[in-house]
Amino acid sequence: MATLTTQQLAQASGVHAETIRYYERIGLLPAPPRAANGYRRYGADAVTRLGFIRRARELGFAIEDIRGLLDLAAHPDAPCRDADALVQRQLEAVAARIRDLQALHSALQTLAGCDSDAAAHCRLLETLENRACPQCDAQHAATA
Amino acid sequence: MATLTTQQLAQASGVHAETIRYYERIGLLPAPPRAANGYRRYGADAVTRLGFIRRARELGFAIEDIRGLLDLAAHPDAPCRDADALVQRQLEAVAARIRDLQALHSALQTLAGCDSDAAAHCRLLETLENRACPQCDAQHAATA
DNA sequence: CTTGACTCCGTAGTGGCTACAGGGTTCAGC
DNA sequence: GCTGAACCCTGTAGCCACTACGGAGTCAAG
Repeated sequence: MATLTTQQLAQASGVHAETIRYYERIGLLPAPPRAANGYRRYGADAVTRLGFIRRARELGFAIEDIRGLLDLAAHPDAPCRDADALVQRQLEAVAARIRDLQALHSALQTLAGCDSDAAAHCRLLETLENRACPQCDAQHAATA
Repeated sequence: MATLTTQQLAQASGVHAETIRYYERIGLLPAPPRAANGYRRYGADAVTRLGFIRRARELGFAIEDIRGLLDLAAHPDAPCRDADALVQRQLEAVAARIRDLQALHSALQTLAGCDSDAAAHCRLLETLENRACPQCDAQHAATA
């Protein structure tokens, strides 16, 4: 039967070889048997499991969450309530992060496009220094 | 003249005391004079500088960026081109992050609200296992 | 005199990798 | 048989921006 080296598994799964070893170290991927020379020899199940992990990471799940999901996936008869709860929590976390970043984006937009000659009248620096500067505001309004 | 302890500076600036010591260690905040007992004694300028740093962090700027911004703020006659370039880069980075998260959010939404009795028919696990499962899809469509 | 809240310093931990350093193995070509 | 490239191994340190801890000194109130 065909076995894969770490590098081949990396190519087949889309996960870097060093990351594969890292996953083994933290117990996310079981240690495979070794060849006589000490090289790891992976079977097809490793490709499957690593693909699972990669997709879960792409969905933003934490390593610890993924441990739970792998457990769940190993018990096809268990209710998927836990998995769904994880999805809900993840959705809420992502939504919150998006809201934060959108607020950040608006704040940055009010500071962008400043081409003042002097840093003293720069909108960004005004803001960071918490300065009220009517002269600067007027100038910005005029040039806008 | 009034001086502040680390804790008092923390309260005045909204930055944790341990973070203040961290900023001193990495050279972002200058080391203040010490009292006879070895305690740090901050003046009002530290409140200003730390406020600047805090606001810049809230805008998502990296520590290294903030070093540059502090330099810039110390030279009021320098053109603010560099600051504006930093804002533009930051805006683009935030926008990209938002786009990524929105894609993630959509992906998660198609997986949410699964209340299957068996993990084998859970939409999340199907996706993670990269399984095509017409039976599951039909069931989900029917219960949706 | 004790209690509890502060201060100090240095180090280690967080998450999820990534990048070495310093060695061994394999294989193709000469 | 030799060389060199490309792989493999282990273990450790680095990334970011903190945060938490251990162990010790200091200080004001009761």
